[in-house]
Amino acid sequence: MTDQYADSELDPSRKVKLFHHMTTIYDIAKAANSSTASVSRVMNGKAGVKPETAARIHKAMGDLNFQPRWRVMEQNRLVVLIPNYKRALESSYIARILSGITDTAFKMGYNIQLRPFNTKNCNPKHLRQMLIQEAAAGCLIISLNENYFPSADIDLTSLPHVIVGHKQKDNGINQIFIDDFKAGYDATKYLIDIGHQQIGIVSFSQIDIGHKARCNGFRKALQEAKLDTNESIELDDASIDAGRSAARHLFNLQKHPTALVITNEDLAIGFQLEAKTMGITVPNDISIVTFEESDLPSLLDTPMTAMRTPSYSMGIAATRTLEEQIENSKKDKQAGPIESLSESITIPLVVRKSTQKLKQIKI
Amino acid sequence: MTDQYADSELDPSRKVKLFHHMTTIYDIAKAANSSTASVSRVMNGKAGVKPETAARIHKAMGDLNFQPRWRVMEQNRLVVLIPNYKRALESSYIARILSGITDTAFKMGYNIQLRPFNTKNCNPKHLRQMLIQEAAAGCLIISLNENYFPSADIDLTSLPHVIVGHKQKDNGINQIFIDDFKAGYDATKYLIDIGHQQIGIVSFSQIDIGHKARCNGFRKALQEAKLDTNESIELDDASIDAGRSAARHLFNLQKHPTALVITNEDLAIGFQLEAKTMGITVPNDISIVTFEESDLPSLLDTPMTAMRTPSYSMGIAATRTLEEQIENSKKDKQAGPIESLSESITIPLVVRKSTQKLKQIKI
DNA sequence: CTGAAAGCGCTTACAG
DNA sequence: CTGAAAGCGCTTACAG
Repeated sequence: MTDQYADSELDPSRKVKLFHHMTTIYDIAKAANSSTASVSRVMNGKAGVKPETAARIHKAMGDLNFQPRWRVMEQNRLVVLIPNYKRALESSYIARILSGITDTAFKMGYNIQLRPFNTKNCNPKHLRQMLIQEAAAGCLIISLNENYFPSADIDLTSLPHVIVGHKQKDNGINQIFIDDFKAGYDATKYLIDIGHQQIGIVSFSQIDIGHKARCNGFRKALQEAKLDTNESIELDDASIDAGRSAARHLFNLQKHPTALVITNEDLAIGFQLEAKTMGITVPNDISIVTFEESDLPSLLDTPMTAMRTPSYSMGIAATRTLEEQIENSKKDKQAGPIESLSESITIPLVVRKSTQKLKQIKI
Repeated sequence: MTDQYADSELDPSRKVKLFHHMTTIYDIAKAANSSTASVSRVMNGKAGVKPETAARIHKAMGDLNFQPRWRVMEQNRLVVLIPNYKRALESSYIARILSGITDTAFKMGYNIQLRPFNTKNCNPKHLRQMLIQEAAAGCLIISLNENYFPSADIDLTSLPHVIVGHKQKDNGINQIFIDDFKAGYDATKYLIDIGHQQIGIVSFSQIDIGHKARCNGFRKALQEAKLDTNESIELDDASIDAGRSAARHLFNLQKHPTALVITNEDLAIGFQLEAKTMGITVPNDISIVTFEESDLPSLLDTPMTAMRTPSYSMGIAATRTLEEQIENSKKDKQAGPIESLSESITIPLVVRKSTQKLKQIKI
């Protein structure tokens, strides 16, 4: 830098030029013995340039390390905000939603721009700025819990967006989310319907991935059936290992419930694996219902009964909804206030081998 | 459109204006009672605009549906080319590589741009055009087989790029890939070392994900030990269901090998599950070694012995290598020819419960 | 298919 | 913190 300034003292008029100089289409045109018009056409992949000319231009671009300073935006991007933790894309929940999003977006001609999600940026101002900076037509947010938009008076209706996954408060937000309360309720109701009366729950202490709402559904179902929670284990971790420790804890008690709701698949997998190691037979000794996002629960030695999240379809639905918003905002630029969309998804129960009717009926 | 033209007939001078008119920063400045300079500052998130002014500008942007026609590029993107098939991102192989890429790229301050991979675009000209169009500093290509760059005289050295996954021919390409031949060899060598002499293979008829190279490694190991392939099953599909059908086929034969190499995890999972259903005990009746990309093989009832692909680390390594290339190309713009990098990865064997020493020793 | 030249929308150095 | 104005690099209508 110092050198450049020193040089430029010799020729003050070149000061700015020297300091700022980077390759422009003018340089390319010169090097390729062509014009800026043709370089521009090649840059943008437009037809009507002789192959030889295009080749010379491409060569010059490579030789001079050309990168344009700006270009006309095409708005062919959708930004997807990814939960900001390590190895996030390996979670089946996120991978499947994202898979639904990319498959649909690619088919529609959009590209996908991934960005880490940042709680601080969850307001209309920052989101709009991000869309502008990324030249994006809209954004999709994969949510893990209900706290993505903490402010009560948020209103995103003027920005094309869809939040997909778990529910946010209903304040001017477009979202497609799992009805976790109902899922918890349905899972529990099923156990009650097949005769269980001593039902416990294994859950996670954090609000993420609907654990809390699932627990509330669980309690509601027991209440309606006038039953008490038999055993409730709450863990600080929602991993396979945590599930194993829950099993050790439960089966070292004097008595244990005849059925269990486990609020996510990793906990359930760990629990069932460890139960087996301890000589407990599922479903003979205990029935288990869980919530699943991958194929794993169905491939265990005892395939598990589970509430199944349709993550891939949710990704597709979210992308289609976003596309509608984008098209609408193109049509009537001065349209009146748009109603925000809030679509709740009821997820199905898949009955497999980890549950069975209660055998001992008291007379 | 017709209406606009009709209107414009009244005032020919406005023809172009009317047809092309979209909101510009000039309109925003007017609506927000400010100047284009301030609008530009707000757009780019620069400091030095009074909050109230910025708020007026943001409001105007929302009201007028503003999107800039272009902006100064920041080259803060990396393009990742994703294999172009449905639900690609759900495959553990791709998800984990991508997870390594995004975690590393985000940490470095890059964003990730996803694009479907297209065989036709696999030449320096199209790749360069794509980098320009996406305002990207470089690209990462997740490869499934060796045929991504069919042309023999390709030379990508002037473009920052890394191909990660399975090997391409070595012609001016930077790549990080699994040594599938050695992996097949090592898996087989292990079975031989623990006493097996009747060893079969279950594989896939396509070239993808290293099946062919793994088979070649398998044959080489048998050859060296002067053994013949006991049974070889080649399937047209590499799914869990195909694995199940392979098991039905094998165990309906009069005799079956004492050990088996299965060239991917889905085939192996299906095979082992079906074997169990048929009353075959692994590893007592047959030992199985497979190749794994997810946690699934380790969570089965009989956890499987497998060659483990370090996909996440490969994603990290590829991103770091790409970043080095980008930094180098920034430093010396007219540097001489760069040597292409070709890094082969030897993957480890994880011994679990699906293999055991051969019991019956012939005297 | 090409290039000279006008024009576009955005950025920025500068003065206040 | 602001705006008038010059300037930037790219695009495009037009003529050939």
